[in-house]
Amino acid sequence: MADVGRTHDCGALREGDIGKDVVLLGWAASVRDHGGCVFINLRDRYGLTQVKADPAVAPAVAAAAAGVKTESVLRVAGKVVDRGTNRNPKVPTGAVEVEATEIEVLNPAKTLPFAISDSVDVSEVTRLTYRYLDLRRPAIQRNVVLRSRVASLVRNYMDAQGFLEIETPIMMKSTPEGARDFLVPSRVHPGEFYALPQSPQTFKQILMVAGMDRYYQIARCFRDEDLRADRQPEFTQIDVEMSFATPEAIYEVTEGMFAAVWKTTLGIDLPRPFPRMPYAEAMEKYGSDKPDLRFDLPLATVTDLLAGSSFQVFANAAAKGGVVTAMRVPDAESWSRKDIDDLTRVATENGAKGLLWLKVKPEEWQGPAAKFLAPDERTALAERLGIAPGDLVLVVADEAGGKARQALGAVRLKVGDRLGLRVQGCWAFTWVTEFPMFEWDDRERRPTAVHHPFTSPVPEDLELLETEPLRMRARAYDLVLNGTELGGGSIRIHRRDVQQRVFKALGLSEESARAKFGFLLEAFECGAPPHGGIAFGLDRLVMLLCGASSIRDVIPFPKTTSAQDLMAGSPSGVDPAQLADLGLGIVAKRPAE
RNA sequence: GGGGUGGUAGCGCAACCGGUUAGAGCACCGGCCUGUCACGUCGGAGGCUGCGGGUUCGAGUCCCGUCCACCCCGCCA
Repeated sequence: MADVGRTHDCGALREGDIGKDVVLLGWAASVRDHGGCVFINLRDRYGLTQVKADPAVAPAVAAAAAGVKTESVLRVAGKVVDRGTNRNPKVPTGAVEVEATEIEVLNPAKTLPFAISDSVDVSEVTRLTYRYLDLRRPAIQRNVVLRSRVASLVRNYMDAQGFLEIETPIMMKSTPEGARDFLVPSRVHPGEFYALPQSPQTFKQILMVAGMDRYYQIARCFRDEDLRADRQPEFTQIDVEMSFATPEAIYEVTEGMFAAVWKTTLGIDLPRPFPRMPYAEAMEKYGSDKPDLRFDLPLATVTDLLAGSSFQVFANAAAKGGVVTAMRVPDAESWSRKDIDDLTRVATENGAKGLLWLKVKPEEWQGPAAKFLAPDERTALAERLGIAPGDLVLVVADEAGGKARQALGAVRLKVGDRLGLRVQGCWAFTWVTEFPMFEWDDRERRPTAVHHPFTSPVPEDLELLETEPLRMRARAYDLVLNGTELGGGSIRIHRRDVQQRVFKALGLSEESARAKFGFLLEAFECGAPPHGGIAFGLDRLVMLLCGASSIRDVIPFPKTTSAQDLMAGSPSGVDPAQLADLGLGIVAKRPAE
């Protein structure tokens, strides 16, 4: 039987298989030697099956089994037998075991750096250094499987909707705007570079001009910026573009896609259509363009109520065109000094000068600002915020209104954590719409695109382009889930004259625009259909689906926060001859190792 | 670039106010054990306390620097 391959995987055998001769291949997850009988749990991606080596049946096999080291790869041949009264209800195959007649060690494992188990805590350094071991853990394998299923569902859905999956270049042209590019030197053209795509944006627009009508791609994207729990330098987007698209058409298509994914992977029917919220409302009520709507507790603007306050912090913010924003936390007047200090830290980390608080006791209000609040101010505050006895009221004031709201928005999330309101298994989707077209960049001293430079303005705002660009609204939209930006898109500009005016507003000279995007501008003069699209972060999507706290847990081979691959050891120095071929020399302070 | 948390045995951790020979668990090695299922049990081995300096009679512990990991801000059209 030595030449017989695998007859079943390690998760397959059930009561109905009793009596069959089988061959299993897998890893020895545990070896339990009782001095006579030896039990081995054989594991593969599909499950776990217990193998028994009984000296009364096959003494040599039992002896061999006793010497098997954990995580060795085994070939086990034997008969499926009933476990009788010794069944293990914790595993699907627990009714049966394989009584081994042969055990062959295909490859012995040395003692591993850590145990392959979901219950053993291992530091991320160790996990990433030995990623092939980490990926053996059932919990991580589930994530990999889920990711594969989601990608497959997306392809099936998009295909059914008439979209074409079209590849775009990985080596493309470096463009201004947006994130720092990863550059690839050209050997054929020394001193010149390709750039890895931050997204396939221009190419998918070109595909619309080419008449492809409906495009999608599960596309790898690269951005050379600092990392976070939900940001990696290379990540995967579900990239979509449609000709003759309206925002409604794009909402329809993508809501259908998410509904299909949720239905198939979680068995959940997502209510549709997803709610929508203008950007301005999101900022005012949640202090964020990606509000977590799993819980309410909104912020309220109270600048007008406190403009005449004797408390200078409020009066100053109001006088200088800023904002006073407040939120109530029900039944929280008993929160400790430390609780409030924690919230204050969050506020200051997010740009606030401080966090003011009021404890609403039945007989009085307490807190650093309480004594400055006139009776009518209290009444007005209580009315606008819906204050009830027992509430904790949190207030941030700042001359820069956006800063105040952003800071209190961050505090709101912390409060949600503290109250246990940011629960898994609750899916609060929302579209955020009517984004501004531009925002002011202090460093560059010019407007920059909030979405990207190809985004169409709301038509009636176009006339503001040369006069008050910062007041323009864009035909852009983000999809937000539980406070995470899952993706965003826009209706694009499809006319050369409009695109050139937008470039100009962004401070891009005509010749520079031609040098960087000449091909796109010319394409727009050759019969470009109106078009629009959207792109979703596949990593974040899968992260949320499987309840992971970092996208590193859903990317098979992620990088650390310093953008290194601990397993492979990248980035690394290269041979001087390689540099010479490329016409490159190293001038950095830290030479190649 | 900035702020925070951490780095001690193969692994995850402990070590009080700076004070004996840096501990226990898991893993590992050896013995015993025929129904375990993260088997049990008896014994053993295992340490440059991230790295470099400093303070001190004495440093895992205090100070300075540095490296690494993670979280956050900036940044991420």
